[in-house]
Amino acid sequence: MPRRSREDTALTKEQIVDAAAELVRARGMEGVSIGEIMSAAGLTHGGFYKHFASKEELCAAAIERASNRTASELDKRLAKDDGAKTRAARFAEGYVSKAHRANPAKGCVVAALAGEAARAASEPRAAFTKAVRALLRAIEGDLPAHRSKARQRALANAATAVGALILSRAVEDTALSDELLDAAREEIARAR
Amino acid sequence: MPRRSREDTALTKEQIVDAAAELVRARGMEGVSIGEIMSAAGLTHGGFYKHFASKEELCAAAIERASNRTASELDKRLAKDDGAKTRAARFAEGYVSKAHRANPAKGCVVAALAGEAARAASEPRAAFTKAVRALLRAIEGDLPAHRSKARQRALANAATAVGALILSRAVEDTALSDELLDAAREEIARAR
DNA sequence: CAGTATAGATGATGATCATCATCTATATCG
DNA sequence: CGATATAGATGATGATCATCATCTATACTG
Repeated sequence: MPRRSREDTALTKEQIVDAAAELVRARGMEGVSIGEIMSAAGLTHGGFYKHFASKEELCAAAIERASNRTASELDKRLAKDDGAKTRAARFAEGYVSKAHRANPAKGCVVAALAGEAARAASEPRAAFTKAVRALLRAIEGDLPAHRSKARQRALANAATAVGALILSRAVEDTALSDELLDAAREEIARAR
Repeated sequence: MPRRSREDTALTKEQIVDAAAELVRARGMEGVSIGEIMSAAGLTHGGFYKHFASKEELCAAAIERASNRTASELDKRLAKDDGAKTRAARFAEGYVSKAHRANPAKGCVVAALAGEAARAASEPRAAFTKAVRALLRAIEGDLPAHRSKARQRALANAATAVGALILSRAVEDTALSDELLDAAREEIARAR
């Protein structure tokens, strides 16, 4: 069935990016094939290059999409200040959690792709870098001045949260995995 | 040149594991081929299965080797207490550093493979888990009781250090990368 | 020393992929 | 409405790999 309408074409592209955003988080950029992504979007592999110039371009788009989703969810959740806890503590509660650990496909791209990003092509790497900046912004709320105390906290908290989540997923022992999550969550909550 | 002596055979196997330990940290388990590893060890691909049953088995051995190397280096460096700084602060100084960031091939396997380990086969995953335990032991010195305050600190510090190192390698902006390292290093040093 | 087992070389094999070439039915344009 | 451009399907193509099969020269074994 060839030749979709203009808006259908745009919609198709969105679906490809959405499928990629999930699959890439779940299994890594190198771990998914274009064929799988196209299948997940309900298409065959053939039309791929009508939408993207390369796999890297798709990966970059997928990272950006995932980052935007996570950022807006975080903003929404962290906006309502319940007074008792710091913003960082509220962040950690959701981010450094068993639910997040169990669901990389819908979770933070930064945690999902941090390992691969270092060796990735320029396009996805640039998208990843933007995603890190977005995560920092979400953690600290309004962007604090470079080198400020608040920025340092945001940076350290990001490292702790991302590190704990990645390790908790990697380790094949649930008790240790839980310990990592708990220790990191408390560490972030305790921070001044 | 076939049939080496018994000890030459053992030596060859060591060399394969050494080559793998470096290449796997530099480019990931999926990122290196058996052919490349064998070449790096000065051999051709053919003899591989005379030494290992599968690529996963080699990867597990490589992770164990890398972990042992790092653990003994850390133990040596952290043994000499200079009084002024905490053990954690001394750990962070070496681990959360530009030098470590620049040299994954000779650095900590846990940071190098954390992303991939979550999706890895059972053998390398088990080896990775042991490597995490070894890192925790190196950070805290003598293994603190489960759930103790000291253990929580070791866990949180490990997450912060590993997270910062991974992110600093992934990000394509040197200033941000440096900031991450600095903030994490100071955070660990400051901890009580 | 003769016979046998084997480390490592060369060279398949079969998968999996990213990317490209073609084809075709339908939107869009004139 | 007729002509044309194009989204998406099917089906190469050429790489890269992990793993296996074979061969051979040499270390062990007796």
